[in-house]
Amino acid sequence: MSIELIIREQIVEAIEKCYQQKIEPSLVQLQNTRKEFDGDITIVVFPFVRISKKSPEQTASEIGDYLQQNVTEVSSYNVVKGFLNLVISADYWISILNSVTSSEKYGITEATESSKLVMVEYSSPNTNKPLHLGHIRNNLLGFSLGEILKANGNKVVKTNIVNDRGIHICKSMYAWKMWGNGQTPENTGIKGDHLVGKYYVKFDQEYKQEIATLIEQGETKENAEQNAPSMQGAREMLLKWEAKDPETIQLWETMNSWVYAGFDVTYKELGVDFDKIYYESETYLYGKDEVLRGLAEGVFYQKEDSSIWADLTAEGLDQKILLRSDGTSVYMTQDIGTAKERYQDYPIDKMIYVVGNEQNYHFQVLSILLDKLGFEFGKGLHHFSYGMVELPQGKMKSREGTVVDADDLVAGMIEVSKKTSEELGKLEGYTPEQAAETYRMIALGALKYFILKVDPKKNMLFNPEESIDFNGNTGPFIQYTYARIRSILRKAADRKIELNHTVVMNSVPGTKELQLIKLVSQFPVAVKEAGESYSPALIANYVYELVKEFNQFYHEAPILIEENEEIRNLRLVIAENVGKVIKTGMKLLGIDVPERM
RNA sequence: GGCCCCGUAGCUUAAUGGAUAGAGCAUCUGACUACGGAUCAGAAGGUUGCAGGUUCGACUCUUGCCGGGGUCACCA
Repeated sequence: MSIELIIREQIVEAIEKCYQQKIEPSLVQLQNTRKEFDGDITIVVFPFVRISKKSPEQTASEIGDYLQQNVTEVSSYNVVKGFLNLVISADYWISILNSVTSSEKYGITEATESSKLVMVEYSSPNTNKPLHLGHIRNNLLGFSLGEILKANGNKVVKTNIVNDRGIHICKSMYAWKMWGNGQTPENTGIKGDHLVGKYYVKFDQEYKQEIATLIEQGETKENAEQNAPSMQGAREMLLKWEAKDPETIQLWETMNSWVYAGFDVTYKELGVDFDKIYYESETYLYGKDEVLRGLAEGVFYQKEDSSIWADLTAEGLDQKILLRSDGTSVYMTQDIGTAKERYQDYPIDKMIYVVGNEQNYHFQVLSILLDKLGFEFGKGLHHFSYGMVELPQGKMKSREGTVVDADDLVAGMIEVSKKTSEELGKLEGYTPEQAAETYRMIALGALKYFILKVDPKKNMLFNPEESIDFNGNTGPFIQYTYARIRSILRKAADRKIELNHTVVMNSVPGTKELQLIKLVSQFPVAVKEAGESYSPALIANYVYELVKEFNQFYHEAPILIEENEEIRNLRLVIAENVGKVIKTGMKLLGIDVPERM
């Protein structure tokens, strides 16, 4: 049983003994004692004052007395205003350290047969352009969320729905057909997704030109937009695609295959993956039956032009179209169908959509509609909503080419990390491949940590002029600390210092040592809270705090040259466990840590 | 206009309703002939957008306002 649980129970008893009242254990507020005060665990006694009918100080003292006498782990206490600070015995912390050492997968709860199955949908790219920084945020959040949920004992299916059809796809197809001159990734050496993206931009440029020309010729803006030849061409292409015209399908498959090859490279670079991929071209017709069923059951209604709608005014929302007057599906229809499909494919207990906050309304409506259609999971689906990544000049727009390209960004950061690393020259003896792998690890560590440490709900500003930092509260700072710990442990082995992993102390450990053990002991709590609140940032903050504390300790206390063997052994075992937690924690963010850097 | 999200130091940000709002960057000062200076110690920097309310206690909950973003398509 954890010390927190014991104390909670004992406080309930203390209050019963001292004040003859039974209280709920949830009334007991435990927190970590702030650094500036003495003690390890703090109890807020204000809630008990009403029961004790005594001053906060006196109440705290009485409870403190009881705990000191009845809980062996509590070695002493002090009272500051309404706060009861408990000092936990060093013996207890040493026993915790030993249990961490012997725990194979510390902080991780493995899934079992009966574990809940969570499906996480993320990434969900369009196949008409390469991935940019906004997609990176999505991919990193989705992947990390999946890892965190796994670490909390869930079965996780990571899924990706690829938007591989529609007018936007036809735009790049049309542009390539018109102006592509037979360019391919092979004959140009351009990465497939970038090549296709080039034609998506080309389309927009030509389209705008045509509109301008038409307006000059006296057309209205609206007419010009409708009648521009390239737009008509793209629309025609979409019709042909839907009619399964062989030539169009052939072009579509070819260009999509270029994009997929490109995406695979980017996904691999980012270290994200999927268990199941859905393609919109296969699922886009799915929801129609459900909508028709809803109409038959009177959940939806039909207008005179035979379009089908949902009335959500009772929920405080608007009318929502579900089938167009020509009988074709809209986005919402597809999502209804896809949701049903997924629940048929997997025994899903929880569905999480990692999608930008611009779609908050969409998912609010989706949840209500599924519920209205009688799907039990409707109410329970969760939209993991995150903010946009903006540039100093505003929103990123692929069409206009004002984006921070994912591949370029990563490549640029690898350059920086390579340069820094070469200056420091710590990688002597590494093969070029090992060194390159380390540069990559650091660059991605910087990028991933930069994005994941921020509250997902917030919009974030990215200034390409100011490159992402490698010092301070950053991924490389954490990686550096890990490398440093590994270095110490290597040297210890070199010097034939044998670690005694079952620490026994005859003297009292220093406060920094105890502080580190305490922090290490809180890792499982951080993992649990991150899982409950779906928050990678919580893990990032925890690891940062641990690392900062370790670096302070490192500067204050000699480890290898410490003459007292007992203390040296303690410090080495702590270092080893801190390293273990850093590695596990960073893994939950999708960040690898190097042996050297 | 309705609804949703955000507003903390110059910048990026942290804080289950709890103690003196905690960090990093940038600025200034210091620390490598001890284990890795991508580090550490220190200085300076805050009316937590504004005004009320609830509470023993509010960055946190609540009401109103101000500022920023999103959304309210027979686009996805």
